[in-house]
Amino acid sequence: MSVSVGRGAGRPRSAGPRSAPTELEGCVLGILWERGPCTAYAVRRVFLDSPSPYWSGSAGAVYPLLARLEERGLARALESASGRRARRLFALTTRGRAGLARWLGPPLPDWIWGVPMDPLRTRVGFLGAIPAARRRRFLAESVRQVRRHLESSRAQLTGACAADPFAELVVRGALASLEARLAWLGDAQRRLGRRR
Amino acid sequence: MSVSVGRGAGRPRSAGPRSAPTELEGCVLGILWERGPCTAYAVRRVFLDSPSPYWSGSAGAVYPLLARLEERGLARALESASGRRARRLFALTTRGRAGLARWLGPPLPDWIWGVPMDPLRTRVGFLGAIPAARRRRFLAESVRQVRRHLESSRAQLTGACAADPFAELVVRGALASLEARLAWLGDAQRRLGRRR
DNA sequence: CCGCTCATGTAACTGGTTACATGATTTA
DNA sequence: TAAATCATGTAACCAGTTACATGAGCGG
Repeated sequence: MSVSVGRGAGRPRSAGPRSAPTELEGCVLGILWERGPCTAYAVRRVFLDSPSPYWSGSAGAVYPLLARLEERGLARALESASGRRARRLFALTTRGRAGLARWLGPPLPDWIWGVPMDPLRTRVGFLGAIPAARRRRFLAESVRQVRRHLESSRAQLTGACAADPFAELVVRGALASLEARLAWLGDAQRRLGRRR
Repeated sequence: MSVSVGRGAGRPRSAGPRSAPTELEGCVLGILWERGPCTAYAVRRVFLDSPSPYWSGSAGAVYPLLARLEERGLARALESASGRRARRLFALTTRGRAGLARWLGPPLPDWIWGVPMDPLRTRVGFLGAIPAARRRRFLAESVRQVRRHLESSRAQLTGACAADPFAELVVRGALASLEARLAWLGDAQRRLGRRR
């Protein structure tokens, strides 16, 4: 039964100031850089308002994260009073700037360049488990929904982001990935036989 | 200081047998379906051998997950002896089959259809934080690395997967997403000015 | 006999999540 | 003045991760 006699294990991992930032941390460094000093709440708002669902912008993620950045010396908190009310503005330090640049790379770990994860693609691999009719429903519904997201991304492109060329590129990237997905779904429909 | 008087919170979430499976759980259900009864180690191998980096196939993930599936009645363990050695073969139950079908959808939660997360794209949004020369290096390196992954995916396509049309579609999907990324990176290079 | 793969786990930790509590300020 | 938003957190939980421990069976 594998009694595990010894004193147990667990990785050290240490979270030392030298360890590479997570994706969310890098992202927050970027936000601090482009917005300048702002409150944790403002950082949350960026995620809350963005249509991307990868991060919720939950307080439970953002507040501890900012505290982490502070104790690693990547950000510092300026106690600022707006009116009577105290607010903590987080600003990027020089080390924070450097950390952002390092996170941006190169060099970058290899998984960054690899095929991004796609929940739709994973599912298609197991489509053999459901009858052909349901398979067709799956693909048809996917086409419809992806198309819907595509349209809302296109609306974003024509919007405000034309100001910042990098923000525009991000939207274009999202667009490109959705278009590729749509084309691939169409291909799947043809290959699996749209009718019958 | 927000003392949080009450008896604390935390979501119930409950992990009841009715709750939707995670992506990894759905994936494992799929593996159990397509391979038939197999050991936890065999399930791990699938992730270990696959080039996708989203899941490590670590024992610490797979063994508890299979135990979870078992206690939810989605899989059952067959005690089997190969030679003198005892092995636990996990097999999909009828409920497991149904769970797989439900995970495959439709219906599916909306985030499934949305823009998949891309660590490269996130970084491009903050490329303004580094000097133009480094920006070009970033893009050139990205093109090189993505191209490399593209080639290895193409090699996979010509390989064994031609047997299963769904596995082939998965590879084609990966290919499509890498090609779209590459084209987008080229576009980025043009827009940001390849030279100067 | 050595080392490799097969095989089964466990322990510590981590970076997220939801859900709550609290209160000031602004706006309808 | 009621409701929304701004603002700051905490507690419980969860599904992963790395790293270890253990041992059978097999090919050289």
